[in-house]
Amino acid sequence: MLAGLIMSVATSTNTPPPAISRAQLAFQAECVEQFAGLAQVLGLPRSIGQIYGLLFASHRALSFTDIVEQLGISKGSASQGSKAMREVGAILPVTAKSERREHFVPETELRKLIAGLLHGSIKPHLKTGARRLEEFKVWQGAALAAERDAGRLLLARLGKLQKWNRRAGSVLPFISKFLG
Amino acid sequence: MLAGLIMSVATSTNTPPPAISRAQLAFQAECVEQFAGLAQVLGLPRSIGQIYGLLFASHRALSFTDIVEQLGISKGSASQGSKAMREVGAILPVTAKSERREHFVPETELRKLIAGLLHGSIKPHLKTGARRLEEFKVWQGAALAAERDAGRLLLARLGKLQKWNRRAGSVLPFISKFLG
DNA sequence: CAGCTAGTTCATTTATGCTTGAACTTAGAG
DNA sequence: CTCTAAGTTCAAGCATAAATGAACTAGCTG
Repeated sequence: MLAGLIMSVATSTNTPPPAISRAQLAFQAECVEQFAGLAQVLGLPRSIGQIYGLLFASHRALSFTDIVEQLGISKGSASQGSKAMREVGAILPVTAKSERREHFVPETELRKLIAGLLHGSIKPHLKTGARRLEEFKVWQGAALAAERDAGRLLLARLGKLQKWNRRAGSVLPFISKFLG
Repeated sequence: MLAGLIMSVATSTNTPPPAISRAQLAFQAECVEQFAGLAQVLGLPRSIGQIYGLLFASHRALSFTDIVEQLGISKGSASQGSKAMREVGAILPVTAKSERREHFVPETELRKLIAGLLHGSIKPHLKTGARRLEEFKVWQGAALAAERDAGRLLLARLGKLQKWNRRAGSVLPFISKFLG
């Protein structure tokens, strides 16, 4: 990984060598690795963590090509990874004045990062789940309610599930406020 | 999946047939499926979601054998899945008076569930990350500080990362309070 | 103690989904 | 208009990790 970083500096094509210090390279390597690991813990593609880590440890915005070269990953991974992160607002495109290529900077506000993640992956799942629970309640709710003890308990569980779903929406802004 | 549930009821061995109503079976199937999907979104083994879903949709505590039979999963999956959930407190063993086998009920307090998850998977990662960042700062911090603009920015980023790590600990009880 | 039953461990198989690479699209520059 | 560079899409390969099943351990029961 560190090798990849060093090589890429030497072999970068048309851009002038950015003359990155040893300490900066070390920081990049450290961030790339840590965010890659964190991504895996969260069940996200490792490459997404790498890209975010690289941007996080860079003092300037990086282009698509920079990312591919410095991480040594394929264009495909870089494209789909940066697309996913753009969609949830984890990285931000900045339109450089003189450059024509798009460049990216990381979103470094934690609350926005978390909000984006929840909104992008978990919320959709909860939403379809909530709909199905509602349908179930309509068709089977009466049958459950008619049964003694056992049915009652399960009906309560169903209610709890729906409460969780409802609250999930309100947890998000709440976390935001705390972390802001 | 539903087939599995029905079959298992028919073929269960020594326990008396529990006489579960159609509505209850439907609720089980629904919960098993939804929690399985949720588990996958969260990057957890699907079987863990299934087990939790089954327990969540059952009015009585279930034994290891019940789980294996009703879900139609292997003993291996059931063993490692229930072990993992016991460790983070997502399911609770109850010692039935007359039965000698251990039985399980689901933890249905959302805050405890979330707390357990964070404590079990994310916190350890953050902890080692924090340690490595501290080491990095000791060795390379001065070098970064010596550099103009770029170095300063990166130093600020490192500080931010450490702040995130510190706050991660305090987010947890905060969520707990809100959801409790 | 012998025979069962419950549950665990671990090597192997299987499957999910990430990564790659090539073909394709788009957009400047000459 | 053509040529080149930038970036996207997608099918196929590959790696990781989950599921399986068999061998094993522990603990009751008769």
